[in-house]
Amino acid sequence: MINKTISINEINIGELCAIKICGVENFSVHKTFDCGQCFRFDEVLSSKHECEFAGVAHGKYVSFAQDGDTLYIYNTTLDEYKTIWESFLSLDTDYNNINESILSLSDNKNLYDAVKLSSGIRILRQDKWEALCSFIISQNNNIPRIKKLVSALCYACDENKSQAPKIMEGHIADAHININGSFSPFPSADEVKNLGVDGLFLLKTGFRAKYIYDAAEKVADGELYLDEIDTSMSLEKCSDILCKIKGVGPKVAACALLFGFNKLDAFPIDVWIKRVIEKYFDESFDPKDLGEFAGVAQQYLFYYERYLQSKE
DNA sequence: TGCCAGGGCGCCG
DNA sequence: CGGCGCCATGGC
Repeated sequence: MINKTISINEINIGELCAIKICGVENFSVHKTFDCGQCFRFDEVLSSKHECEFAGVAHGKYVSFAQDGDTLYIYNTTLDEYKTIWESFLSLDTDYNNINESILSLSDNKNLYDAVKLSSGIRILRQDKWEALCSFIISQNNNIPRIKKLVSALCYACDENKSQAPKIMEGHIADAHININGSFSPFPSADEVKNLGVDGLFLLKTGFRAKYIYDAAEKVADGELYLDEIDTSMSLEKCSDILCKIKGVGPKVAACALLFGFNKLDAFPIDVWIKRVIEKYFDESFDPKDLGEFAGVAQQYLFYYERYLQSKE
């Protein structure tokens, strides 16, 4: 349930459009786009706003800026907000309720601190194929390099297409602009398949090339139909389906499900979360104990641990 | 420079 | 089944 004091207005700037949303609660642009869940957004250095991140999602170039509890979205319209960005940002979801649910199920002090520090993160509802493909690329890799590889993949598939720029000056993250001065949408499974294993290897994806190809092939050929995976299915069932892809194991599947399929109980365990579990929880720790929003808790803990590390 | 990274596969006991 | 070496590459 959205706070009733929220208000949304369109702002016309030249031929492009932006919207302004006042009274946004429990939402931080910086934390949401800096917590490692998506790889196609970068901070825009701007004197206009306290914080701004721009990039590509759902086939569009967009910029999210924030001053206090006011959110600005550049390069969009009110209509597009209702059909795309409200759901992308999970602004239709009550995160106070989620936080209370997580904390009601555990009295762990570090989890409490993590919720306090990380609150404001929203689990993005990214495109299913993009999330799956991106997290295959992520394996045994670091976030800066994952972003480079994902960009390289987008550019490689976009070389022969003409994309209307439609990018608002002053709200652009250079890292996501291609050689034509425009942006490249995330490629379809079919386009990725067409690169071939060799083409993917040339992008420096290394041993992941054959994994990316297998996923692209299964999706492009209809052997794997991503839309058949929905939130009504059990986590185990969803995970089993994705794990049929070569190179997809429990962790990559959990990330794809959490960030691309809105499965908020998916709990990815990477090297950071392994350390978190060892340091803050006992032997009997089970993600299921954190309930239906365990994945949100996982993201809080991930952000929390990396934050503490960065302060050392 | 070496260690590490949002892991998973294949093989071995 | 559980453990372990290996896989490409480059960030720090």
